[in-house]
Amino acid sequence: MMIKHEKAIETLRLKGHRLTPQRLIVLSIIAEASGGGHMGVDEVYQAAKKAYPYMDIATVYRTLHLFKGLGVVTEVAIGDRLHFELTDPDGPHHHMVCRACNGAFNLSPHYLAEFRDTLNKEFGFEPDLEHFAVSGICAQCQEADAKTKEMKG
Amino acid sequence: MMIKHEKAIETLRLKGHRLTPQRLIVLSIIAEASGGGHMGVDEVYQAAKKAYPYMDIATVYRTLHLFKGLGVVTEVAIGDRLHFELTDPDGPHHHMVCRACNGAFNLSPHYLAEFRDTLNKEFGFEPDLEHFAVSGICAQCQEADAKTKEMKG
DNA sequence: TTAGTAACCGCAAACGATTGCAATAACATT
DNA sequence: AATGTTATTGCAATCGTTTGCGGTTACTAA
Repeated sequence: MMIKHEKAIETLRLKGHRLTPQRLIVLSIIAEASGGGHMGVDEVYQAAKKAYPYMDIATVYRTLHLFKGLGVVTEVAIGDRLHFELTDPDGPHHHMVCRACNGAFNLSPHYLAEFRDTLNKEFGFEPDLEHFAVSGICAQCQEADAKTKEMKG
Repeated sequence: MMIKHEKAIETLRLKGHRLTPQRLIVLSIIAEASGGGHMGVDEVYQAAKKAYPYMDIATVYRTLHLFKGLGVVTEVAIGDRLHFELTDPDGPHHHMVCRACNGAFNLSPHYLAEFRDTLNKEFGFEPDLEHFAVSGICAQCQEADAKTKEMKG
């Protein structure tokens, strides 16, 4: 965690971006939460405000977008809200997000590679699948749902 | 077109929804545009206001969501904007949307079937792929982009 | 045809997210 | 350490979308 954090700061410096307290705070918040998964923007904002009361939500958005552009964090659209996490050094991965329990599961890019290939070959279309969340319903919630229906029926 | 239109009205009636002028107008606008593709919400709103000056954008949104719930129209998220089209009676299809030219291309569900199968078998996860748009860059824009880079280099 | 009921509408406020702008502060240079 | 440059910030306005509310209107039943 600390290590990733340092590396991200290095990336900022190398690309000529300024090391503002706001950026360092947002970064450390995301870093601390990562491993635990994604953080909603407002979660980040609330945490950041505790460390730095003048923090503005616009700054949080701008900072997260900057980090995203640098590859430091990964944006995941969950439902219609944006979530962010430290970019996984083991390479990109996708997410399956359950619309019932809102749980997020990692999905290796391998499962999308074939799909990308097909789109490329058939249509010459290059899809953006880097940071990609598939909405759906997970195994557990399907079971729970089935049980509920049993009771009713 | 006229036929779909009528069928949609029938659906409204059967499910106990009221046939308000606003709904009929929105429906006919979408119906006229369909075949040509999706319509942005504001496009629908502007067209509707011409026919019915009191039309409110909130009503357009509510109407489109109602239609979506009834399966009469299909929602397609293009970039971060919502688009709608009459539901294709030939079954659902997906879209490829070019982030450069904003063009939308239909994509048969066949291309996603395999992906769904894999997610099902490997994770027991049931993805929502009914109305699904893949963002990316189309063949034409890739060419144009390549040409631009040639000039610069 | 009229009256009653609830669905529906227009309006305005609110949501999450983005952007313009003037003030500020991080960094390079001295 | 003091200075100048300009990226970055906080604020407020704005965007697209959703929602609460009181008045209106489509439908039902007499």
